Amino acid sequence: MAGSKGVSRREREILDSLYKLGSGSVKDVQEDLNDGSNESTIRTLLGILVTKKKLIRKADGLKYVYHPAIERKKASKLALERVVKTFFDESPVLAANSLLEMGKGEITEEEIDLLEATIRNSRKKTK
Amino acid sequence: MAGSKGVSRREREILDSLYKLGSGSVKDVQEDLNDGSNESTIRTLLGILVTKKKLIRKADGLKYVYHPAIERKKASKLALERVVKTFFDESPVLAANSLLEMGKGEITEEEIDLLEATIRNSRKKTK
DNA sequence: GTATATATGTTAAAAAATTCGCGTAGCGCT
DNA sequence: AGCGCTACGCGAATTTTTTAACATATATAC
Repeated sequence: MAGSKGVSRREREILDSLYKLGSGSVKDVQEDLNDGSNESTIRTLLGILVTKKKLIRKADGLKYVYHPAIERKKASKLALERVVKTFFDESPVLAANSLLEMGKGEITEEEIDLLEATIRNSRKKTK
Repeated sequence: MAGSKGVSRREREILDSLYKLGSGSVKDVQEDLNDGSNESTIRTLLGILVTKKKLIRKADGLKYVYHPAIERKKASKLALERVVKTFFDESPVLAANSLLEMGKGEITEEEIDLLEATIRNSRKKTK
């Protein structure tokens, strides 16, 4: 998802988990995945992802904590671009619209204000 | 992306290609991928995806045309949900907002009308 | 100091994915 | 019928992915 080339399915699962968590240890990931994966297995995968520069490893007391190498915001952009390209004929607006429909009946006033502001800001300038 | 479980990386690439194309033959996919893949390879992968019920195969004169088994709209929803869950703390609105920022300065009046309508429709009812 | 618990790295091997060569079949043309 | 062209799919070799056992290290408790 984040520069997803050269990342296997399992690797991506772990990467996604870390994006969800922000960062985490082997055990954090293991818990989040919540399939029966052996800790050892996850450690191996995390190691591979570090080698592939998808993750950064920092010492935290006794253990290591893994952080996505590409910051969340950037990664999310890439992920969205991919979806837009695949399913929405390159139109971010159509994709956004679809997302809004997903949240139907659940959008608060504050959220609406946010959206309105962004829309005003995004209006095409060329008259 | 569309019920992406059990789909390998290469398989997903091909699936995505077909979602982009709508449908296509072996050669269509080969062209769209535009890496040096052998036609034979792609045919094999397409076959696997048919077996896995991700694609449907229809005869079209001499050749076959492949169609995604899950309709585009539904698949796009699943893809978006995945991104929302991974990167936007389950908030479709935040994701939509990010998409709108992507289109900055490129949004037409028509598009704005569409968005406004959807937003009005999505407003939370509970006063 | 020794045992226990937590974490890590190495390495091997099983399983899955990926790639194609090659043989076959239908079609149109001469 | 014989040839060339286009497509298809089987089978097998190769590479990648995935899994986990085992050995090692460091801190904590007794």
